Amino acid sequence: MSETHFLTKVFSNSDLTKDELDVIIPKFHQISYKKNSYLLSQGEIANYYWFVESGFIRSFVLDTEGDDITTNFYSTGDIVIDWASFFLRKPTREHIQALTDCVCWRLDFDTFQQLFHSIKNFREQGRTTLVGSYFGLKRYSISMIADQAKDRYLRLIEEKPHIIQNVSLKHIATYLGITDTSLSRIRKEIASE
Amino acid sequence: MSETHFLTKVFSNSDLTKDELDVIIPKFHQISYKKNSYLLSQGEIANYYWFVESGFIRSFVLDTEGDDITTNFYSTGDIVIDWASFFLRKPTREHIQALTDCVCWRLDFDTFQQLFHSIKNFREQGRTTLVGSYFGLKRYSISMIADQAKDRYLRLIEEKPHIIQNVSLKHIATYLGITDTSLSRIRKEIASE
DNA sequence: ATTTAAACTTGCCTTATGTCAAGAAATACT
DNA sequence: AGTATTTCTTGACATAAGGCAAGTTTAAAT
Repeated sequence: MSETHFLTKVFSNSDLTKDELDVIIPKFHQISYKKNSYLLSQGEIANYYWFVESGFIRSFVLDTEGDDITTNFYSTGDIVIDWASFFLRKPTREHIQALTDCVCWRLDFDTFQQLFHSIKNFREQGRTTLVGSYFGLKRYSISMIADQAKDRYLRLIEEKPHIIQNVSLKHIATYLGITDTSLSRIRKEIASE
Repeated sequence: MSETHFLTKVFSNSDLTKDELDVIIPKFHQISYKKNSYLLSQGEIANYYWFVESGFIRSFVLDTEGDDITTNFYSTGDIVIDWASFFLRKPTREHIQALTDCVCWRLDFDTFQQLFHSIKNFREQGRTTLVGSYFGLKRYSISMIADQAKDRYLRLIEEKPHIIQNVSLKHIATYLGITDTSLSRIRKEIASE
Protein backbone atom coordinates (compact mmCIF):
# COMPACT_ATOMS: atom_id res chain seq x y z
CA MET A 1 0.00 0.00 0.00
CA SER A 2 2.98 2.31 -0.59
CA GLU A 3 2.34 5.83 -1.89
CA THR A 4 3.46 6.41 -5.45
CA HIS A 5 6.77 8.24 -5.35
CA PHE A 6 6.76 11.81 -6.65
CA LEU A 7 9.45 10.96 -9.19
CA THR A 8 7.33 8.33 -10.89
CA LYS A 9 5.29 11.22 -12.33
CA VAL A 10 8.45 12.96 -13.51
CA PHE A 11 9.49 9.85 -15.42
CA SER A 12 6.00 8.87 -16.56
CA ASN A 13 6.50 9.93 -20.16
CA SER A 14 9.72 8.00 -20.64
CA ASP A 15 10.13 4.36 -21.65
CA LEU A 16 11.63 3.47 -18.28
CA THR A 17 10.21 0.23 -16.94
CA LYS A 18 8.97 -0.38 -13.45
CA ASP A 19 12.14 -2.36 -12.68
CA GLU A 20 14.36 0.38 -14.00
CA LEU A 21 12.53 3.00 -11.95
CA ASP A 22 13.05 0.85 -8.88
CA VAL A 23 16.77 1.17 -9.48
CA ILE A 24 16.78 4.85 -10.45
CA ILE A 25 14.38 6.53 -8.05
CA PRO A 26 16.10 5.42 -4.80
CA LYS A 27 19.27 7.14 -6.03
CA PHE A 28 17.56 10.52 -5.66
CA HIS A 29 17.55 12.15 -2.24
CA GLN A 30 15.04 14.61 -0.93
CA ILE A 31 16.31 18.02 0.13
CA SER A 32 14.53 21.14 1.31
CA TYR A 33 15.54 24.73 0.67
CA LYS A 34 14.44 27.79 2.58
CA LYS A 35 13.16 30.81 0.73
CA ASN A 36 16.05 32.90 -0.67
CA SER A 37 18.65 30.17 -0.13
CA TYR A 38 20.85 29.01 -2.99
CA LEU A 39 20.93 25.63 -4.69
CA LEU A 40 24.00 26.71 -6.64
CA SER A 41 26.18 29.83 -6.73
CA GLN A 42 28.40 31.38 -9.37
CA GLY A 43 31.86 29.83 -9.41
CA GLU A 44 30.82 26.43 -8.08
CA ILE A 45 30.88 23.24 -10.13
CA ALA A 46 27.38 21.80 -10.21
CA ASN A 47 27.59 18.38 -8.67
CA TYR A 48 23.84 17.84 -8.54
CA TYR A 49 20.68 18.36 -10.44
CA TRP A 50 17.19 18.51 -8.96
CA PHE A 51 13.54 17.85 -9.65
CA VAL A 52 11.18 20.27 -7.96
CA GLU A 53 8.42 18.71 -5.92
CA SER A 54 7.10 21.98 -4.52
CA GLY A 55 8.06 25.67 -4.50
CA PHE A 56 9.45 28.20 -6.97
CA ILE A 57 13.04 28.63 -8.06
CA ARG A 58 14.85 30.96 -10.44
CA SER A 59 18.26 30.96 -12.04
CA PHE A 60 20.04 34.20 -12.84
CA VAL A 61 23.35 35.62 -14.00
CA LEU A 62 25.01 38.93 -13.22
CA ASP A 63 25.76 41.09 -16.23
CA THR A 64 28.79 43.34 -16.64
CA GLU A 65 27.09 46.14 -14.70
CA GLY A 66 26.29 43.77 -11.85
CA ASP A 67 22.56 43.75 -12.54
CA ASP A 68 20.96 40.36 -12.30
CA ILE A 69 19.16 38.80 -15.24
CA THR A 70 16.73 35.97 -14.63
CA THR A 71 17.45 33.12 -17.03
CA ASN A 72 14.70 30.72 -15.98
CA PHE A 73 11.95 29.86 -13.56
CA TYR A 74 11.26 26.40 -12.17
CA SER A 75 8.28 24.90 -10.39
CA THR A 76 6.69 21.54 -9.61
CA GLY A 77 7.86 18.77 -11.93
CA ASP A 78 10.65 20.82 -13.54
CA ILE A 79 14.26 19.75 -13.74
CA VAL A 80 16.72 22.26 -12.30
CA ILE A 81 20.14 21.81 -13.82
CA ASP A 82 23.06 23.83 -15.07
CA TRP A 83 23.77 21.62 -18.07
CA ALA A 84 27.15 23.12 -18.84
CA SER A 85 28.51 23.05 -15.34
CA PHE A 86 27.14 19.60 -14.52
CA PHE A 87 28.37 17.87 -17.66
CA LEU A 88 31.48 19.82 -18.53
CA ARG A 89 32.55 19.92 -14.88
CA LYS A 90 33.35 23.60 -14.96
CA PRO A 91 32.42 26.51 -12.68
CA THR A 92 28.96 27.87 -13.29
CA ARG A 93 28.17 31.43 -14.21
CA GLU A 94 24.69 31.11 -12.74
CA HIS A 95 23.04 31.45 -9.40
CA ILE A 96 20.10 29.19 -8.64
CA GLN A 97 17.90 30.47 -5.86
CA ALA A 98 14.75 29.33 -4.08
CA LEU A 99 12.07 32.00 -4.37
CA THR A 100 9.89 30.19 -1.83
CA ASP A 101 10.49 27.29 0.54
CA CYS A 102 11.07 24.29 -1.71
CA VAL A 103 11.21 20.52 -1.64
CA CYS A 104 13.41 18.90 -4.28
CA TRP A 105 14.91 15.55 -5.19
CA ARG A 106 18.51 15.62 -6.23
CA LEU A 107 21.03 13.31 -7.88
CA ASP A 108 24.81 13.63 -7.89
CA PHE A 109 27.05 13.46 -10.94
CA ASP A 110 28.79 10.14 -10.26
CA THR A 111 25.51 8.36 -9.68
CA PHE A 112 24.09 9.96 -12.79
CA GLN A 113 27.02 8.70 -14.84
CA GLN A 114 26.61 5.19 -13.54
CA LEU A 115 22.91 5.16 -14.47
CA PHE A 116 23.52 6.90 -17.78
CA HIS A 117 25.98 4.33 -19.01
CA SER A 118 24.20 1.29 -17.64
CA ILE A 119 20.52 1.93 -18.46
CA LYS A 120 19.67 2.58 -22.08
CA ASN A 121 16.26 4.07 -21.32
CA PHE A 122 17.77 6.37 -18.74
CA ARG A 123 20.12 7.92 -21.25
CA GLU A 124 17.34 8.19 -23.80
CA GLN A 125 15.27 9.96 -21.17
CA GLY A 126 18.15 12.24 -20.18
CA ARG A 127 18.88 13.12 -23.78
CA THR A 128 15.23 13.91 -24.40
CA THR A 129 15.17 16.21 -21.40
CA LEU A 130 18.32 18.04 -22.50
CA VAL A 131 17.02 18.44 -26.03
CA GLY A 132 13.74 19.72 -24.64
CA SER A 133 15.63 22.34 -22.65
CA TYR A 134 17.57 23.30 -25.74
CA PHE A 135 14.35 23.68 -27.68
CA GLY A 136 12.82 25.85 -24.97
CA LEU A 137 15.87 28.08 -24.91
CA LYS A 138 15.77 28.41 -28.68
CA ARG A 139 12.12 29.47 -28.64
CA TYR A 140 12.99 31.96 -25.94
CA SER A 141 15.83 33.52 -27.89
CA ILE A 142 13.82 33.72 -31.10
CA SER A 143 11.04 35.38 -29.17
CA MET A 144 13.51 37.98 -27.90
CA ILE A 145 14.30 38.92 -31.47
CA ALA A 146 10.97 38.55 -33.18
CA ASP A 147 8.42 39.63 -30.60
CA GLN A 148 7.69 42.87 -28.81
CA ALA A 149 7.93 42.97 -25.03
CA LYS A 150 4.15 42.99 -24.67
CA ASP A 151 3.81 39.84 -26.74
CA ARG A 152 6.55 38.10 -24.78
CA TYR A 153 4.71 38.92 -21.57
CA LEU A 154 1.38 37.71 -22.92
CA ARG A 155 3.00 34.47 -23.98
CA LEU A 156 4.55 33.99 -20.56
CA ILE A 157 1.13 34.47 -18.95
CA GLU A 158 -0.28 31.86 -21.26
CA GLU A 159 2.52 29.33 -20.93
CA LYS A 160 3.45 29.74 -17.28
CA PRO A 161 0.56 31.44 -15.46
CA HIS A 162 1.77 30.11 -12.10
CA ILE A 163 4.98 32.10 -12.50
CA ILE A 164 3.15 35.39 -12.85
CA GLN A 165 1.27 34.73 -9.67
CA ASN A 166 4.29 33.79 -7.60
CA VAL A 167 7.25 35.82 -8.75
CA SER A 168 8.05 39.51 -8.38
CA LEU A 169 7.71 41.74 -11.44
CA LYS A 170 11.35 42.68 -11.18
CA HIS A 171 12.40 39.10 -11.87
CA ILE A 172 9.82 38.61 -14.59
CA ALA A 173 10.98 41.81 -16.25
CA THR A 174 14.62 40.77 -16.51
CA TYR A 175 13.53 37.39 -17.81
CA LEU A 176 11.60 39.20 -20.55
CA GLY A 177 14.57 41.43 -21.27
CA ILE A 178 12.94 44.66 -20.11
CA THR A 179 12.91 46.89 -17.05
CA ASP A 180 10.37 46.62 -14.28
CA THR A 181 9.16 50.08 -15.25
CA SER A 182 8.33 48.96 -18.77
CA LEU A 183 6.67 45.82 -17.53
CA SER A 184 4.49 47.86 -15.23
CA ARG A 185 3.34 49.98 -18.19
CA ILE A 186 2.68 46.91 -20.28
CA ARG A 187 0.53 45.50 -17.50
CA LYS A 188 -1.37 48.75 -17.29
CA GLU A 189 -1.99 48.69 -21.01
CA ILE A 190 -3.20 45.09 -20.91
CA ALA A 191 -5.47 45.79 -17.94
CA SER A 192 -7.18 48.61 -19.84
CA GLU A 193 -8.14 46.38 -22.74
CA MET B 1 50.26 6.04 -46.25
CA SER B 2 46.57 7.05 -46.06
CA GLU B 3 45.64 10.70 -45.57
CA THR B 4 44.21 11.47 -42.16
CA HIS B 5 40.44 11.68 -42.46
CA PHE B 6 38.88 15.10 -41.95
CA LEU B 7 36.70 13.74 -39.15
CA THR B 8 39.66 12.69 -37.03
CA LYS B 9 40.18 16.41 -36.36
CA VAL B 10 36.54 16.84 -35.41
CA PHE B 11 36.84 14.08 -32.82
CA SER B 12 40.35 14.94 -31.69
CA ASN B 13 39.29 16.43 -28.38
CA SER B 14 37.19 13.47 -27.35
CA ASP B 15 38.33 10.32 -25.57
CA LEU B 16 37.50 8.16 -28.59
CA THR B 17 40.24 5.62 -29.26
CA LYS B 18 41.79 4.87 -32.61
CA ASP B 19 39.81 1.63 -32.78
CA GLU B 20 36.55 3.38 -31.97
CA LEU B 21 37.20 6.02 -34.62
CA ASP B 22 37.80 3.25 -37.13
CA VAL B 23 34.25 2.09 -36.43
CA ILE B 24 32.63 5.52 -36.27
CA ILE B 25 34.19 7.50 -39.09
CA PRO B 26 33.26 5.12 -41.94
CA LYS B 27 29.61 5.53 -40.94
CA PHE B 28 29.73 9.15 -42.11
CA HIS B 29 29.22 9.86 -45.79
CA GLN B 30 30.48 12.81 -47.72
CA ILE B 31 27.93 15.03 -49.39
CA SER B 32 28.25 18.28 -51.32
CA TYR B 33 25.79 21.16 -51.39
CA LYS B 34 25.55 23.89 -53.97
CA LYS B 35 25.32 27.49 -52.88
CA ASN B 36 21.77 28.37 -51.78
CA SER B 37 20.62 24.76 -51.60
CA TYR B 38 18.98 23.43 -48.45
CA LEU B 39 20.27 20.78 -46.08
CA LEU B 40 16.94 20.84 -44.25
CA SER B 41 13.64 22.67 -44.74
CA GLN B 42 10.86 23.62 -42.39
CA GLY B 43 8.39 20.80 -41.84
CA GLU B 44 10.85 17.98 -42.45
CA ILE B 45 12.05 15.59 -39.78
CA ALA B 46 15.82 15.84 -39.56
CA ASN B 47 17.18 12.41 -40.34
CA TYR B 48 20.81 13.51 -40.52
CA TYR B 49 23.34 15.73 -38.95
CA TRP B 50 26.49 17.01 -40.57
CA PHE B 51 30.03 18.14 -39.96
CA VAL B 52 31.21 20.93 -42.23
CA GLU B 53 34.47 20.31 -44.03
CA SER B 54 34.33 23.45 -46.16
CA GLY B 55 31.90 26.26 -46.92
CA PHE B 56 29.44 28.41 -44.98
CA ILE B 57 25.96 27.49 -43.82
CA ARG B 58 23.21 29.26 -41.92
CA SER B 59 20.05 28.16 -40.17
CA PHE B 60 17.02 30.42 -39.99
CA VAL B 61 13.37 30.50 -39.01
CA LEU B 62 10.49 32.51 -40.39
CA ASP B 63 8.76 34.75 -37.88
CA THR B 64 5.04 35.52 -37.79
CA GLU B 65 5.46 38.28 -40.39
CA GLY B 66 7.33 35.91 -42.68
CA ASP B 67 10.68 37.64 -42.22
CA ASP B 68 13.59 35.31 -41.80
CA ILE B 69 15.73 35.34 -38.68
CA THR B 70 19.16 33.76 -38.79
CA THR B 71 19.62 31.47 -35.81
CA ASN B 72 23.17 30.31 -36.45
CA PHE B 73 26.17 30.22 -38.76
CA TYR B 74 28.32 27.18 -39.42
CA SER B 75 31.74 26.75 -40.98
CA THR B 76 34.66 24.33 -41.12
CA GLY B 77 34.65 21.87 -38.22
CA ASP B 78 31.20 22.83 -36.94
CA ILE B 79 28.38 20.39 -36.32
CA VAL B 80 25.15 21.23 -38.14
CA ILE B 81 22.18 19.72 -36.39
CA ASP B 82 18.63 20.50 -35.46
CA TRP B 83 18.79 18.90 -32.02
CA ALA B 84 15.05 18.94 -31.42
CA SER B 85 14.03 17.54 -34.79
CA PHE B 86 16.79 14.94 -34.90
CA PHE B 87 16.27 13.55 -31.40
CA LEU B 88 12.58 14.12 -30.82
CA ARG B 89 11.73 12.97 -34.35
CA LYS B 90 9.44 15.88 -35.00
CA PRO B 91 9.14 18.34 -37.89
CA THR B 92 11.65 21.14 -37.77
CA ARG B 93 10.80 24.80 -37.66
CA GLU B 94 14.16 25.69 -39.21
CA HIS B 95 15.66 25.98 -42.62
CA ILE B 96 19.32 25.10 -43.03
CA GLN B 97 20.88 26.56 -46.13
CA ALA B 98 24.30 26.52 -47.78
CA LEU B 99 25.56 30.09 -48.20
CA THR B 100 28.42 28.88 -50.39
CA ASP B 101 29.24 25.60 -52.04
CA CYS B 102 29.88 23.17 -49.19
CA VAL B 103 31.39 19.79 -48.46
CA CYS B 104 29.95 17.98 -45.43
CA TRP B 105 29.99 14.59 -43.75
CA ARG B 106 26.65 13.34 -42.57
CA LEU B 107 25.29 10.59 -40.35
CA ASP B 108 21.74 9.26 -40.22
CA PHE B 109 19.64 8.80 -37.10
CA ASP B 110 19.54 5.02 -36.96
CA THR B 111 23.28 4.72 -37.33
CA PHE B 112 23.72 7.41 -34.70
CA GLN B 113 21.52 5.46 -32.28
CA GLN B 114 23.46 2.29 -32.82
CA LEU B 115 26.77 4.05 -32.11
CA PHE B 116 25.31 6.02 -29.21
CA HIS B 117 24.15 2.97 -27.34
CA SER B 118 27.14 0.77 -28.12
CA ILE B 119 30.12 3.06 -27.63
CA LYS B 120 30.45 4.79 -24.29
CA ASN B 121 32.92 7.38 -25.51
CA PHE B 122 30.69 8.20 -28.45
CA ARG B 123 27.79 9.11 -26.22
CA GLU B 124 30.06 11.07 -23.93
CA GLN B 125 31.30 12.94 -26.96
CA GLY B 126 27.78 13.53 -28.26
CA ARG B 127 26.57 14.75 -24.90
CA THR B 128 29.49 17.12 -24.63
CA THR B 129 28.70 18.53 -28.05
CA LEU B 130 25.04 19.04 -27.22
CA VAL B 131 25.86 20.68 -23.92
CA GLY B 132 28.35 22.92 -25.71
CA SER B 133 25.60 23.99 -28.12
CA TYR B 134 23.30 24.66 -25.21
CA PHE B 135 25.95 26.78 -23.56
CA GLY B 136 26.54 28.77 -26.75
CA LEU B 137 22.82 29.40 -27.13
CA LYS B 138 22.59 30.54 -23.53
CA ARG B 139 25.43 33.01 -23.97
CA TYR B 140 23.72 34.27 -27.09
CA SER B 141 20.40 34.85 -25.39
CA ILE B 142 21.95 36.55 -22.38
CA SER B 143 23.86 38.79 -24.77
CA MET B 144 20.57 39.74 -26.43
CA ILE B 145 19.28 41.01 -23.12
CA ALA B 146 22.37 42.46 -21.53
CA ASP B 147 24.35 43.95 -24.42
CA GLN B 148 23.69 46.72 -26.89
CA ALA B 149 23.60 45.90 -30.58
CA LYS B 150 27.00 47.47 -31.15
CA ASP B 151 28.57 45.29 -28.47
CA ARG B 152 26.95 42.17 -29.87
CA TYR B 153 28.41 43.00 -33.27
CA LEU B 154 31.86 43.67 -31.85
CA ARG B 155 31.74 40.36 -30.05
CA LEU B 156 30.73 38.53 -33.21
CA ILE B 157 33.68 40.09 -35.04
CA GLU B 158 35.96 38.90 -32.30
CA GLU B 159 34.55 35.40 -31.95
CA LYS B 160 33.71 34.57 -35.56
CA PRO B 161 35.65 36.90 -37.85
CA HIS B 162 35.30 34.49 -40.79
CA ILE B 163 31.52 34.95 -40.63
CA ILE B 164 31.76 38.71 -41.10
CA GLN B 165 33.89 38.22 -44.16
CA ASN B 166 31.67 35.68 -45.84
CA VAL B 167 28.08 36.44 -44.98
CA SER B 168 25.79 39.26 -46.08
CA LEU B 169 24.99 41.99 -43.59
CA LYS B 170 21.31 41.21 -43.87
CA HIS B 171 21.87 37.78 -42.38
CA ILE B 172 24.29 39.03 -39.75
CA ALA B 173 21.77 41.69 -38.77
CA THR B 174 18.92 39.28 -38.11
CA TYR B 175 21.32 37.05 -36.17
CA LEU B 176 22.13 40.06 -33.98
CA GLY B 177 18.48 40.88 -33.60
CA ILE B 178 18.59 44.17 -35.51
CA THR B 179 17.81 45.45 -39.01
CA ASP B 180 20.37 45.72 -41.77
CA THR B 181 19.89 49.49 -41.62
CA SER B 182 20.91 49.63 -37.99
CA LEU B 183 23.85 47.33 -38.59
CA SER B 184 25.04 49.58 -41.38
CA ARG B 185 24.99 52.55 -39.00
CA ILE B 186 26.82 50.60 -36.34
CA ARG B 187 29.51 49.69 -38.85
CA LYS B 188 29.86 53.33 -39.85
CA GLU B 189 30.24 54.35 -36.24
CA ILE B 190 32.89 51.69 -35.61
CA ALA B 191 34.78 52.65 -38.78
CA SER B 192 35.00 56.27 -37.62
CA GLU B 193 36.72 55.36 -34.35
C1' DA C 1 30.55 43.73 -71.61
C1' DT C 2 26.15 45.18 -70.47
C1' DT C 3 22.22 44.62 -67.99
C1' DT C 4 19.77 43.19 -63.89
C1' DA C 5 19.43 42.27 -59.41
C1' DA C 6 21.14 42.21 -54.77
C1' DA C 7 23.66 44.35 -51.07
C1' DC C 8 24.84 48.26 -48.61
C1' DT C 9 24.51 53.17 -47.09
C1' DT C 10 22.29 57.36 -45.73
C1' DG C 11 18.60 60.91 -44.37
C1' DC C 12 14.35 61.94 -42.11
C1' DC C 13 11.09 60.79 -38.89
C1' DT C 14 8.72 57.40 -35.62
C1' DT C 15 8.40 54.18 -31.85
C1' DA C 16 9.62 50.97 -28.18
C1' DT C 17 11.92 50.89 -24.29
C1' DG C 18 15.18 52.97 -20.86
C1' DT C 19 16.48 56.31 -17.03
C1' DC C 20 15.58 58.73 -13.02
C1' DA C 21 12.87 60.10 -9.34
C1' DA C 22 8.76 60.33 -6.53
C1' DG C 23 4.78 58.40 -4.60
C1' DA C 24 1.55 54.41 -3.47
C1' DA C 25 0.84 49.77 -2.22
C1' DA C 26 2.11 45.56 -0.38
C1' DT C 27 5.21 42.61 2.64
C1' DA C 28 8.29 41.69 6.13
C1' DC C 29 10.12 42.65 10.71
C1' DT C 30 10.07 43.33 15.81
C1' DA D 1 -0.05 46.71 15.64
C1' DG D 2 3.34 49.73 13.85
C1' DT D 3 7.46 50.63 11.44
C1' DA D 4 10.68 49.60 7.89
C1' DT D 5 11.56 47.52 3.38
C1' DT D 6 10.57 46.07 -0.74
C1' DT D 7 7.58 46.09 -4.68
C1' DC D 8 4.85 48.37 -7.91
C1' DT D 9 3.16 52.42 -10.42
C1' DT D 10 3.45 56.77 -12.71
C1' DG D 11 5.34 61.08 -14.91
C1' DA D 12 8.80 63.64 -17.61
C1' DC D 13 12.37 63.09 -20.50
C1' DA D 14 16.25 60.53 -23.11
C1' DT D 15 18.00 57.09 -26.31
C1' DA D 16 18.49 52.87 -29.12
C1' DA D 17 16.75 50.99 -32.82
C1' DG D 18 13.08 50.66 -36.50
C1' DG D 19 10.47 52.10 -40.94
C1' DC D 20 10.60 53.89 -45.27
C1' DA D 21 12.58 55.49 -49.35
C1' DA D 22 16.34 57.10 -52.34
C1' DG D 23 20.78 56.54 -53.86
C1' DT D 24 25.22 53.88 -54.41
C1' DT D 25 28.01 50.14 -54.74
C1' DT D 26 28.81 45.38 -55.63
C1' DA D 27 27.83 40.98 -57.48
C1' DA D 28 25.20 37.90 -60.65
C1' DA D 29 23.31 36.69 -65.04
C1' DT D 30 23.02 36.54 -69.97
